[in-house]
Amino acid sequence: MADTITKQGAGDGKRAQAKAANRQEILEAARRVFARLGVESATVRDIIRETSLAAGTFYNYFKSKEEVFQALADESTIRFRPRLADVRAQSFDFETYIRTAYRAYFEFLRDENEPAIESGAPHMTLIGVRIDTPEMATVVEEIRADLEKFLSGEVSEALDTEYITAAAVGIARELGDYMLKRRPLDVDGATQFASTLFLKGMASFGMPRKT
Amino acid sequence: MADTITKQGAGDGKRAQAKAANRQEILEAARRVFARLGVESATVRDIIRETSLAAGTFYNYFKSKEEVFQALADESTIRFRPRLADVRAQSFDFETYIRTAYRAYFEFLRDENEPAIESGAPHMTLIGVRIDTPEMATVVEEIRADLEKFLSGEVSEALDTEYITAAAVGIARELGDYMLKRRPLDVDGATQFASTLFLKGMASFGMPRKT
Amino acid sequence: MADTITKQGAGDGKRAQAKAANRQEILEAARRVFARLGVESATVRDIIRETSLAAGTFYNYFKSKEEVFQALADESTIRFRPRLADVRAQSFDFETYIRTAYRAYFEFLRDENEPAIESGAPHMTLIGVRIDTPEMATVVEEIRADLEKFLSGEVSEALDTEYITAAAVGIARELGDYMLKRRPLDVDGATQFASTLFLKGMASFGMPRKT
Amino acid sequence: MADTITKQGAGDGKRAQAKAANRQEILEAARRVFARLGVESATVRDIIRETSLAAGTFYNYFKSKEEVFQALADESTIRFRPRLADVRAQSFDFETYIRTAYRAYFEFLRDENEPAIESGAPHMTLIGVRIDTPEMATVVEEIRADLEKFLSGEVSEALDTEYITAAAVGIARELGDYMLKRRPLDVDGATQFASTLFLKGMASFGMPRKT
DNA sequence: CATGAATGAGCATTCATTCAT
DNA sequence: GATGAATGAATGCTCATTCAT
Repeated sequence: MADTITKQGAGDGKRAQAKAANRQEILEAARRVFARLGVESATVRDIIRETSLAAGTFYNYFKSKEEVFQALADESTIRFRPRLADVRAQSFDFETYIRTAYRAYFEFLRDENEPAIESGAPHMTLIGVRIDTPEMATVVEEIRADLEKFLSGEVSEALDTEYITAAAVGIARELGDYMLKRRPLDVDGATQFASTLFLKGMASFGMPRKT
Repeated sequence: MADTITKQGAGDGKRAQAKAANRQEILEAARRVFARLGVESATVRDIIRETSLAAGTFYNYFKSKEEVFQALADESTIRFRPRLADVRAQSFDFETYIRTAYRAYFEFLRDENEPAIESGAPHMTLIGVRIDTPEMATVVEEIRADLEKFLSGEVSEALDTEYITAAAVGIARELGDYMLKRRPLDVDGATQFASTLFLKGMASFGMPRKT
Repeated sequence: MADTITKQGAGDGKRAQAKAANRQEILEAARRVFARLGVESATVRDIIRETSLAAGTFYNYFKSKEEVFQALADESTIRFRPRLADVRAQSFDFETYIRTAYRAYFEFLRDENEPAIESGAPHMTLIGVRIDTPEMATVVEEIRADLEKFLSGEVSEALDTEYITAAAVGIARELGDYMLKRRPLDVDGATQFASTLFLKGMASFGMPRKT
Repeated sequence: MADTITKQGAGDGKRAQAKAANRQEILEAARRVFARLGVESATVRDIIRETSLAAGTFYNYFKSKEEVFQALADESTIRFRPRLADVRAQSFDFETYIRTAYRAYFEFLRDENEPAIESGAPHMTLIGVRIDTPEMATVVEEIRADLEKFLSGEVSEALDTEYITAAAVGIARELGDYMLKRRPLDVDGATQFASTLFLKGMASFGMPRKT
């Protein structure tokens, strides 16, 4: 109740509030539409149709579908990056980093998709991080850099950190997607499984020797 | 009558041949177009423009762009499945299965994308297997079944084969995509890395004890 | 009767005929629309609305409104240029050139606008030559060249042929527009008046001495 | 209250002044925009964008783009009419009238376009008089009346003053447009040429006998 | 069957205009 | 009066699809 956002401002006073609400409405509609149709197939009209707004209004807020997508992706990334920073801050060895990073990612996935899941989303939403997003790519790059730091000097020359990153990311992605399809959402299990598999696998390459 | 003009004018006489040729021409054009523009952005027009055929002709062979895509995906799957069958036939233990399966997949990826790569494709093509395809999903399912067979009785009750499959597939996908971007195409390296990582990782769960 | 052009080809046989008919239909509609709204204000949709064709069909024939306009202008110019060539061929002195050129222009205007006039056009049509058209500009340029040829050596150095051309063209345009508004269409009167005024006026500059 | 903030903040107190200033700002913006884009292509948005005013404010002053254009045209006419009145006042014979009228027109053209020319306008501006404006039509009508007065009784019955007016106006328009394209702006030359041509031309019809 | 022109729905986008603030 | 966001009609254009030839 206290939380409904009316468009014309029930009386709390501001024009700006309506603007923010509209922007939010568009973003949320876009989130749903992208989930349903995919970013490519979605049209601006699909999005506005999902809102209470008029066609032209969209363009008061975004220049194109891509811009909304970007905004959405940025939002996600912005929400994820501090978590990753925390992970980094509290991880002084490879194992800890991996475990907390996986946990951070799976929790993030859960949190991002919670609304969609509770509102009985179709079957799979997978909003939140879409790893192909340019902004998200930088996150992957951060992770790669982190891994490199941990692995430098440790790892036999033959290994390249890009393969390692790819493996880590692949596991996270696929397992994450899978986790989202099951009820109840088992963050602990996914974290446990991913971490152990990856760490033990890596151990076979002669690392990580705890420092 | 006997002399109807076939498309290729080869004069070998069969009407059916012309039909097959047309179908093939469309499929190949689609492959190129999908590689260039992505499946979503490509239009039927883009495809027919790439052939020597008329617009209407397309609809004698396919009902929509999606159907062509499906056909293309099926083709891929059809080409991949026998390889997987071979793998299965010659693998009597878990380790062998994993190693040969990964190799089969990376080789398949290389083979499928070779033409595109040689013709200097934009940057990433990734035709061939697109894991999200329904048909491809059945391949993944086959793999899951294979893994289950190997793991049955082996694995501590806590593990679930779906997580394991997800991890295996995630590694394959991400590593495969990555491998395709590098020159020279390093099938051996990818195979080696993926297999070892996965196998050692799995070993940590108390398996696979060679039987 | 013998002259009706049916779209689906009543039986006279050709697909090509329908195409030509459609193109013609668009051109004629455009002519009307341009006359009614002006080239700038007219929209592609205004034009197709005036035809029996569908929206998309327009683009099978023209890429844009401008292209139709160009086609229309070219048509006019193409029809006018041979007349001007005749004038040139049969005029060996300045006076003859001026008289026959003015006549040619006014006759051309009458012929171009005859259909519109007979069909009870709004009030002023003025299709036909729109002097600002790029193609028409080249006609003006031809005239300037013709005048220059006649005037070379004749005219006192102070005069510049561009002023002269401008005056000749201004008289033609304004008088022509005016002539079109009156009934009956008085080609003779306009020719007589324009020629005499211009020639006597020019005489004051010390030419043209008949050679 | 007495201290309402005026737009210019000049503080001189009059509300009316702010209004007039706004109106003026719109008019000047429109003048620029029309010069840049042409009247047809210009949009109300283009105009307000050029001012410091808000979109809605436009409609407090004008109902549409056309109305602004009209106002602009009227302004021009209003500025031109007194000049024409002067011409009339000091011309007691046909020749003087023609010469001073042409001069007045060419000077007017120069004065109106001076700002645009100095600010390095695209290539042709031709603001000021656009002869098709309804208001301008009345100016032409005045001229016609003037001519008629001078010609009454003078001219052989066969001539009609409308042809004569058309010729005079045609010369003025075309020559004026042309003059504006040349640097330096040669008002004298244009006046001289137009007057002489027209007067000598008219003389051929048996007039004007100086009275 | 192949052809390719016609169709009309659909899309992105712009714009004039209104109206709550 | 000024403001500027919202509106929705209109526009140029593309596309999948149909169908007469």
